[in-house]
Amino acid sequence: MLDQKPNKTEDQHTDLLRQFHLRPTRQRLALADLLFNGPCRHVSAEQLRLETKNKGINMSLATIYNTLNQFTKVGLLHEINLDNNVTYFDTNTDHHHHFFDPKTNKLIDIPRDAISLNALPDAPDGHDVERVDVIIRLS
Amino acid sequence: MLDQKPNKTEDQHTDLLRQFHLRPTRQRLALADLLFNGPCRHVSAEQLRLETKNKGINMSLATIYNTLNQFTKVGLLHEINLDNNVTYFDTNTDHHHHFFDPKTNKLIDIPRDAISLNALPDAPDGHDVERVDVIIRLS
DNA sequence: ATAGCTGCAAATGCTTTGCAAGGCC
DNA sequence: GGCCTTGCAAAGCATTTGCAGCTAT
Repeated sequence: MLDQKPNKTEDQHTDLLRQFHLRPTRQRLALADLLFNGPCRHVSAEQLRLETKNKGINMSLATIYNTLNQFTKVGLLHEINLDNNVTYFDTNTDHHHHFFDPKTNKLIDIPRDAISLNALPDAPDGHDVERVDVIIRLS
Repeated sequence: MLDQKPNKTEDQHTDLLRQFHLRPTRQRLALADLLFNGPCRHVSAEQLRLETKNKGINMSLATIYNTLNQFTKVGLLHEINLDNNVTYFDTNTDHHHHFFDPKTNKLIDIPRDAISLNALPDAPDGHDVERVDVIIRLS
């Protein structure tokens, strides 16, 4: 009965951050709210700055970068780089693939098993395969 | 008998540039020489600046960028962006794939038919598939 | 209390642009 | 000669860093 929705998700994010040994500060909770509530997202730091600004949350761009990098380091986010030399952060950290529309710089997720990769070549010399990324560029 | 090697490749590059309506200036010929003589390469503007400098060729970094962008526009090069937000230029403009070693930022070509992509999902709404890039990240 | 965060501003690194001077046709 | 190209310096972005002040535990 005391389980009110607004507090519930906030509490969930508090727990989430604690799990990764990140203090649940106001700024981190605000970003977690924007990133991990709705469906999966692909966002840049600048986009998040606008979103926090529109919600009346005061947060410097440096803190947004620092926070996104921390989230990435602990595995809450995944980094993607495209043509325009802007870093995008993917809230879907599962192994999966992407459509990319160069006109809008938008990414669309493709589930991992929607693409079957056969006959992958062996990794060279002393290396192992860490991940395979497929990017289907649209026109 | 008059067909001396040094002049021959230079002439070839002169012709190449003319084909693409680019004037064969000293700087463009120097870059064409570095890029299109040996095996396929993946280079950044900064790498080429060092190489021209070491060869005693005087060339500003801005001109290197401008030239690489022109070469890319006409299809002599292909642009690749990786984690470090540095633009690399690939002298292999055929449809092919890459190993990527994040430690050294080095790329290794994979021939197109060394990877078989089955069951590619359809492109969304009004889009077509322009290209499929596979990046095998090494560790 | 203290270790960790944040904000600001400045610095950094890559890339592009404006403009005067030089080179190709 | 005229237009294209170059060089330099400055500007432009995205991102990181240093440090003083603030906050969570």
